[in-house]
Amino acid sequence: MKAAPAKSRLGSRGRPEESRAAILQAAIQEFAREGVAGARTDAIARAAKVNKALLYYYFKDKETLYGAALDYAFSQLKDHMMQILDRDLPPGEKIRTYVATYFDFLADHKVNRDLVQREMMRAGHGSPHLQRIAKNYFQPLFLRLGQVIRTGIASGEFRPVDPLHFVPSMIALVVFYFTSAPVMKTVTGFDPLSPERVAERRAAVLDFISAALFRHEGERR
Amino acid sequence: MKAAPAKSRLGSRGRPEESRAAILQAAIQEFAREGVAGARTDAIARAAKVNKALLYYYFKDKETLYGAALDYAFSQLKDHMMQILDRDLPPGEKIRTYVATYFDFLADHKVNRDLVQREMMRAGHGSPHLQRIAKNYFQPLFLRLGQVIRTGIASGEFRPVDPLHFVPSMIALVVFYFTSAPVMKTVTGFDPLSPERVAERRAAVLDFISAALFRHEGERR
DNA sequence: ATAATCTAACTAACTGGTTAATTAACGGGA
DNA sequence: TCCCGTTAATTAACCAGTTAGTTAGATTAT
Repeated sequence: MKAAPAKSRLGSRGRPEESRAAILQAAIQEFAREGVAGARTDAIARAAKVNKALLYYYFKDKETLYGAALDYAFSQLKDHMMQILDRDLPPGEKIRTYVATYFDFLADHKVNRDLVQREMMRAGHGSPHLQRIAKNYFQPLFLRLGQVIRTGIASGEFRPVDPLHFVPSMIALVVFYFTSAPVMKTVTGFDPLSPERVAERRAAVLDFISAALFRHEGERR
Repeated sequence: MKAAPAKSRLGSRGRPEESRAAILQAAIQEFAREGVAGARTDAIARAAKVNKALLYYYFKDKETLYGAALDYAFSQLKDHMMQILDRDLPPGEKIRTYVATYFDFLADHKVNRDLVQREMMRAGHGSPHLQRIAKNYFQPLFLRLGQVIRTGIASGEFRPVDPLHFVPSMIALVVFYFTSAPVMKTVTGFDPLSPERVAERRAAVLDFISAALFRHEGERR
């Protein structure tokens, strides 16, 4: 039995949705590994098992294809994290769960984190996707996180930190470990990405953030 | 009066040391801005006001020139930070001074931080410079920082953190703010790199790290 | 037939790297 | 002091390979 043609209303050889998806996935891999400048359209076509001209049939040019790859990666991340923010949890638990979930997501999605990291660097030198990415994906998460923190401060659970700095700090602690893993491997000799080390790091990050966020006994309010 | 030929023992047109240095500086800028793959040797030559062939006279190829740029940037950073570690200060003060100095260095050296950040990303996909960079620049700093933290823990000044995770966490907090600045600018509307915001961040980082590092009253030892 | 999907082959521009020649300072011999 | 060979420093012009993007047509379900 062959795959049902679904409702693809078209008349031609292959399955167009599949071709498009294959190109997009191949592009994500290539862009994550090589960066925009280093990525080769031929390599993407080969990986997608498709003629190179088909990239330009579905996507205007390399930059547009890169933009589509970014949208895929960022929306995947945003959807995943929004789920946590929508839960009904007290501020402290919500922040801890958010951080833990974010950490696990990055640990499991190397390609995604590489792509995001690369785009962050490119943003500094005028990426044409910065505006869209920031507004559609980062801002919603950022605003929600800020609210959670303010609530926690108001209730006295948190120290009076500035969300504008605390949120990037949380993200920094989670993200940077993976970014620096190759260097750390050479420096320390251990593999920072082994399951044991990752679990260790997860705990360390949660400890670090908790120590900096929660109010301690005897501290002035 | 023309510039003294110094002791340049050579017989030719220009000043060779100057040409080499101009190439290296131009290369640093270009590599920081565009990455290795995106950097153009023609652009480097133009910026250095030198014929492109001269790049290959002084440096074997693009990759070697990139390696020289890395060595320049990393050793500058290392020398700067080692000064702090060599000071005679109690652990708590030393860590705070280290973080503050590191922060100020990155704030003042955009090119340096871009280059370092880019190489960290590349390290994950087999940079031929990773070994040298890690051993020569990161490892010495990392080991020294670890010692300081262990001393602080032993004296009871610090919480019993794991230096293997605490050091990367400190670095993360300092570095990530600059990496994420362009995105944050779009998200928040403010310019995170304005002097006021940078000063604010500096304080927030020190607060965050202090809260996570120092022992609090009534905490179990 | 028609229109959507797909491809082989091509091109124009670019890119890292090379070559052969040119220039200028130095040292030494007459 | 003047001439000249040597050698380091520098460049104009070039080349071969690569790259993003195009074109003209083929294939096939409806």
